[in-house]
Amino acid sequence: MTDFKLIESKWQEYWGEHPEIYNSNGPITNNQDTNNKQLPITNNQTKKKIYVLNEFPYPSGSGLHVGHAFSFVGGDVYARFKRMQGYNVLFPMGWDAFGLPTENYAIKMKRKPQEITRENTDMFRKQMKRLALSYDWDREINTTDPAYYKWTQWIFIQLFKKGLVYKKEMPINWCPSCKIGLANEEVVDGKCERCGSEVSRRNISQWVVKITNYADKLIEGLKETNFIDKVKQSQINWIGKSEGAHIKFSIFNFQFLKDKKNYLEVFTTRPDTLFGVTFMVVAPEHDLVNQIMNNQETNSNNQIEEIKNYVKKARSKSDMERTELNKDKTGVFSGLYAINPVNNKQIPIWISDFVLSSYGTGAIMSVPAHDDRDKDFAKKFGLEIIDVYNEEEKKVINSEFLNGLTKEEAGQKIIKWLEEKYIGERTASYHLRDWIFSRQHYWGEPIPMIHCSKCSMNHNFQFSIFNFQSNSNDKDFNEIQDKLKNYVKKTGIDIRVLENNPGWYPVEEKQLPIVLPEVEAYEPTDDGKSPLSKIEGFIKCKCPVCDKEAIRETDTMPNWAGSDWYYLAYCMATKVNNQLPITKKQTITNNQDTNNIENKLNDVFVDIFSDSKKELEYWGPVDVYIGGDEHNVLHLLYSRFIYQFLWDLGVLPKKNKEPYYKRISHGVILGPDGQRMSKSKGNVIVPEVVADKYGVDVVRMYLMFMGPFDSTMAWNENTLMGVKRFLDKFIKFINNQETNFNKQSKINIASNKEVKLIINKLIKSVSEDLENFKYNTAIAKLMEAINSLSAIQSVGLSEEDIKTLVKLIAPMAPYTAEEMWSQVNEKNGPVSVHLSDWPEVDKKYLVEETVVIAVAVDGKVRGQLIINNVELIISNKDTVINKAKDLEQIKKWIGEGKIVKEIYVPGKMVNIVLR
RNA sequence: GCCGAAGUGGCGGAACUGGCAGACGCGCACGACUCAAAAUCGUGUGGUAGCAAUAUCAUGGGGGUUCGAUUCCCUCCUUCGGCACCA
Repeated sequence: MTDFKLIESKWQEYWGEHPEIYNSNGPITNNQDTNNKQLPITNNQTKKKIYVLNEFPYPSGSGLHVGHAFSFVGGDVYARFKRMQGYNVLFPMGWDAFGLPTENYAIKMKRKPQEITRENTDMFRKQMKRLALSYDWDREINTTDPAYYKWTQWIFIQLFKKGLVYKKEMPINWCPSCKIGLANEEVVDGKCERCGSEVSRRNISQWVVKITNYADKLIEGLKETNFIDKVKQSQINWIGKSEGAHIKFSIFNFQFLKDKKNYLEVFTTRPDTLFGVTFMVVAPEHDLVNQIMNNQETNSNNQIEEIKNYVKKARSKSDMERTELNKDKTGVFSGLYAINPVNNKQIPIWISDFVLSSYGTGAIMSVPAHDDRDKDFAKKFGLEIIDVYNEEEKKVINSEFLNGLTKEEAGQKIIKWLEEKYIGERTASYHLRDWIFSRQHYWGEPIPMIHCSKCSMNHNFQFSIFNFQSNSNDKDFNEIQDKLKNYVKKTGIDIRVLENNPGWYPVEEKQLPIVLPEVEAYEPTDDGKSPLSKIEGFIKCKCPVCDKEAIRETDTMPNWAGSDWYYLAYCMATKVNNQLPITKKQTITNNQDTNNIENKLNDVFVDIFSDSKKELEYWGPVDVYIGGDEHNVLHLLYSRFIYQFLWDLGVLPKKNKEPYYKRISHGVILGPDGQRMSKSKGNVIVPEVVADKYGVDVVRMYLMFMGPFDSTMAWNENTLMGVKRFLDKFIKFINNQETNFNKQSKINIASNKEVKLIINKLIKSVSEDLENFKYNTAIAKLMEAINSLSAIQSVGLSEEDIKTLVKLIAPMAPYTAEEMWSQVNEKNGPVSVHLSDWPEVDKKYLVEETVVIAVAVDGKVRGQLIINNVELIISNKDTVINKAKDLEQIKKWIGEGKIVKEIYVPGKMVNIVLR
């Protein structure tokens, strides 16, 4: 048997020396980058581009797993196929390297995350090269590289400047044992993912991104894409747009309120049921509740106490607790009454935690007759229920001027009525929440913000600037006012953005990146702050406005941040990576002497977005984006949002409004036991180990043969052996052909018609299958073809046909194909099979000489008609049918029956209908 | 509860816009090679009846459209994935 290890190392070395095999050149051809002169450099400007993207991995310490291998090989096969078809293919790879596992490992081993990341990425890269993944390594990027996250930070600043980021005190999931705030995805069943302790709630000041501003655009933009319905639908569901109305209800006894706000606004999707409102409910977090609790006059002391107790209890409940007990409604009467604008009825306002503060206005109008939750609540507390809709007749009832209308008509009419009176308006509400962007961890991009307590204290001064009042004699005030005015003028930041975040200013863009400093320990602090808060050298800085001492934000960004724009970074990778020479990158973390770094950075500072428009325009959008189902909602939505934002900012080419055109989700590979692979179950398959045993090509082909690319499949070594047998058979078959061909003094044999038919059918079907990511059937057809060709005891195959077979298998089995190519291709053609042209179908050989037509009587196949005259098949319906009727078997079935109908599907079948 | 995907031999799975269901692979059985085993090669392989030709039943259940349905429509069941007190 052939020694696959020898072959693999031989070609790995060769490919390493010939990056032109997989390099993708942008609109500007980089001839000087190519050190090999034998090979022709194609003119990429005339080539059509295609951008194939695999989600970049998190380089964990355990290396490349089968899931990675599966999805990456899937992308690689497509990229190789497209390259051979003559496309200029961009197929890049990089590292989404910020994240908790590395941080935890660093804590445990007392090592630097930077170092661990370098080791892990080196390991991943090596494993990927072995798997023959044809990435353009010149474009490799790493989200933890300061040169990279400089731009992640830059994007954050742009969001801030546009008012799309704000600082907000909000409850987060808190693990009392790890003493750390957890992201939602780190909470599993209400427990901390790491230590398993019960998660509680804690208020922490967080940066929040207003993704909700883009809710409509994110729905709208899907039209520009070719995602499968499943993905589009889950994005739409996640955004969760509901159309309805805001309605203001006057508060009857509002004079008891401290702030004397005299109305309560609700959101409803059923304004048509307004006459059925019998009570209102506000969330415990609603502003109105605070006002009631601060006011002794509203109720008796007992009532106030009751309200306070209820609210306190509700606010301390975690989300889990609140939703888990959803059957049993709780609540307390607020002491206030509202007035229904349609009939001036006085209705009680209740407080209950079944109303969410984060949705709509945090308050609802309750129509117990037509909403299950309202009904539960009304029954429990003995509240009135008024029917306003007749289900059978589908008509509105008991609603004065709406009576007799349908839901929809009534909705239209009442909204118009409300709008005319300025007490309501048509609006929409979304399930999508603003995006909490702060993490109290070390291993993430530092958020490039500065807080000045001096300016913060002078918040009111800022406010007076907005009002253009300057009536103070305070020296400090006047000074800061002038500085702020200058600052606003210089940066173009809207004063209102600064007002919403008192004392917070973005780092000057020139000073980016804010590099993660090295710390002694990576454990979070007792108060839940990032370990960065302990580094004095990092925190201390100057206020960009008043120049006094200020402090840096010590929170870092979430994992999503780096992956929001990486598909853009690949297009301009050389520019991104070149900003910091590698040597500087390595030393940069050793101290926080930012001035020094700044100077170096300024030398290489280029505005990459504007400087790279050509590249972005040439490569964008991603034509095929391959990733896991688990990212079909969040990652896809977040990165689409950032793309749309950058597009609105004008830094992206106008032509593409969406980052990704097509989304393919890859399947999941289960262990041999049909269970999800996990160390604890001991069912983990390591691709490298399997490759050591059978060779990389066997692993690649097996992975592609297991089943449809997007389905869940269990690992099965027996099936893998089948693939191995096929590959051996394939090699043997080609080698035999070659020997024939050599024996006959290299005379080019012509393949016979039968062979030509098989080969050309194969080209057609393999091309179609690869195009549609139907790798399992593509391989099946190769198997079938080799089986049929082996069965033909003919003279042999022509050189061209042998080459065709090798080319067809090349995307899937690159080593084997390259080895065979080197043997077959002694005389002419490209040095590498991967630089050869994908074979074309020769239609003249596709015509079958004999055609078998099924003959059915009454829809049941009773016989077969073999036709040799091809002309006959297409042109002559009657002749074919008559021949069919002449068949002995068919005559038998027709018998005395009367023929009612005769159907002929050209080349396929005849159906004779009796009765 | 809502949204989505999927149900085909012993198993993984094929079947283009409705046109011979089960391609390809695994497994199994028998045979060849072998002292023997493994590996390899060959033949067969949906169920039932039959020595056989052949017949008949079969794509989760039921119904419908059609000359003809794995494919289209309705309905029910099951499994998996996501969301979930969203007004």
